[in-house]
Amino acid sequence: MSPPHWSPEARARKEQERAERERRYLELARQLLLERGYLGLTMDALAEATEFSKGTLYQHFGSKEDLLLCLVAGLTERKLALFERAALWRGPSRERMLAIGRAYRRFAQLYPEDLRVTQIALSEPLRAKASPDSNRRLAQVEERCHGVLIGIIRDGIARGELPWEPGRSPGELAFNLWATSFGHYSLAAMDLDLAALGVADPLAVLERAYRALLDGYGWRPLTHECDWDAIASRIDRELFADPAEAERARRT
Amino acid sequence: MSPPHWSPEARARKEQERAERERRYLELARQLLLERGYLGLTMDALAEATEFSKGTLYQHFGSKEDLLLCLVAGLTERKLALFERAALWRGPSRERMLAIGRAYRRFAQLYPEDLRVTQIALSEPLRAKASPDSNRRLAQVEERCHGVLIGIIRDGIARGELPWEPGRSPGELAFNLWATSFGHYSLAAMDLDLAALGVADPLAVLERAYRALLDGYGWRPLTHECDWDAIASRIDRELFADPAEAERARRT
DNA sequence: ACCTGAACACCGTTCAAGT
DNA sequence: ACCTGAACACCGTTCAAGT
Repeated sequence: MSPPHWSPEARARKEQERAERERRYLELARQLLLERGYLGLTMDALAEATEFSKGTLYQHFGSKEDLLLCLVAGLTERKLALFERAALWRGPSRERMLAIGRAYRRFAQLYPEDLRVTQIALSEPLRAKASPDSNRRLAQVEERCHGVLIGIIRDGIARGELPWEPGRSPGELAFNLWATSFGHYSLAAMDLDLAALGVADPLAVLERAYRALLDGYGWRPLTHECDWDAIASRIDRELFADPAEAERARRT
Repeated sequence: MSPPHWSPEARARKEQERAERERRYLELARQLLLERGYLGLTMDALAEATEFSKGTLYQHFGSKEDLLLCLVAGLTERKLALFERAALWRGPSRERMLAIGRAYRRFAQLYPEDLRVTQIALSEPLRAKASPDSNRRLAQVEERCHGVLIGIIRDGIARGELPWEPGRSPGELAFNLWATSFGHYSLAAMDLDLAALGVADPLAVLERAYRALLDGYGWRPLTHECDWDAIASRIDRELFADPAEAERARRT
């Protein structure tokens, strides 16, 4: 806490410095993770990379696990931002859901290695060691992402494009889509010999999983009823053609 | 190595003792894992649980990670055995694939906490620390499981029950089924608030994911064309009604 | 009030000494 | 030849001392 006699300005500046330092820690942690892998990220190395000591690091994050969950929560917020942008897409509900799929793909392109970090951070041993607060914060962001999907599913039901038995929760379809994506990226991250498994292009295979799943739910128009590849390209062009983001993707 | 002047009998006995001890280590490791969680499993605790010292433990497993991968490889072999039994089911190809789904569910019932262990063992940091040999052994068992699915998919294509474009690999559908299962069990294992996500009964939701996915691929008969619940019950009854296994499920 | 880094704790791993 | 357990190494975490 700042001393009570400090001016509001001084306190605000201190607060800003602190926030700035926290951003720096997270940025450096991400770099270390990418460069040296999970085992190469040590609190010593991270402290050394800044000009501050280990003690200071622990004033920001209660533990290494908290740091990681915090990092992932930040990434998930960026994913949420992409989802929310995608949800603005105007068109049939299934097109809107496709836009979410493209947003996820875009996320994977912008932060290729970070999906890996996310898989690690979501693993049980890590979450067990992180504080309840960190867990809750991450869960909340994930829930908001989930909420975006549910909104689109409800839209589909309301428009009569997605047949739905009254008693069922739209959350189940959102969950199925999530599980499908998560499963694919998890398996992809553990470098199995995908070619040996008969999977030449994992992203294309995931795409077909989405389509089959939604077709199976009867979400019109079905795959064979229109040219989804063309629509996907249109979405990519119109929704995510942000030069600033393309630039960032190249930089990192 | 045993001394060269030992009789073959003595050497065989030694070998058997060694194998027995290894089984014991793995069994105890599994128990510790279930009782105390991932963090509660330490090499000290494991050595103490047997009558042997830590040094001896390291003659069996090169590292803690190797031990875990070895444990999971064993579990996966049991899964494979269930898959192979399920693949013997006589009937339309989609029924045979359903039998695999039931086998997986049975696996989850028999070894409820072990799926959790598997998720952990398959995570990247762990595999990175384990030896190439351990990784390869696990990958091979997983590939054989995958192979069982591919066999049934080929059967479906050959019988004309599953429409398939010539150029595509059957592995993609097997992979999609795997990813779906893996994603579901991973998300379920990280105790999110599933109810808040609108998922009351995760197993039922996974079941609908399977059905929608296979319907989407056009695998006949489709969900609405026959009573799959009834067939599932018949499979469970006829294929897995092994009293010995039911007993084991109760014991553990 | 804030920061430092030496010291501590924990746990995976090794290896000289014992039988 | 085999097993032991004290010693080591590494790394996350804390806290008394400095400014």
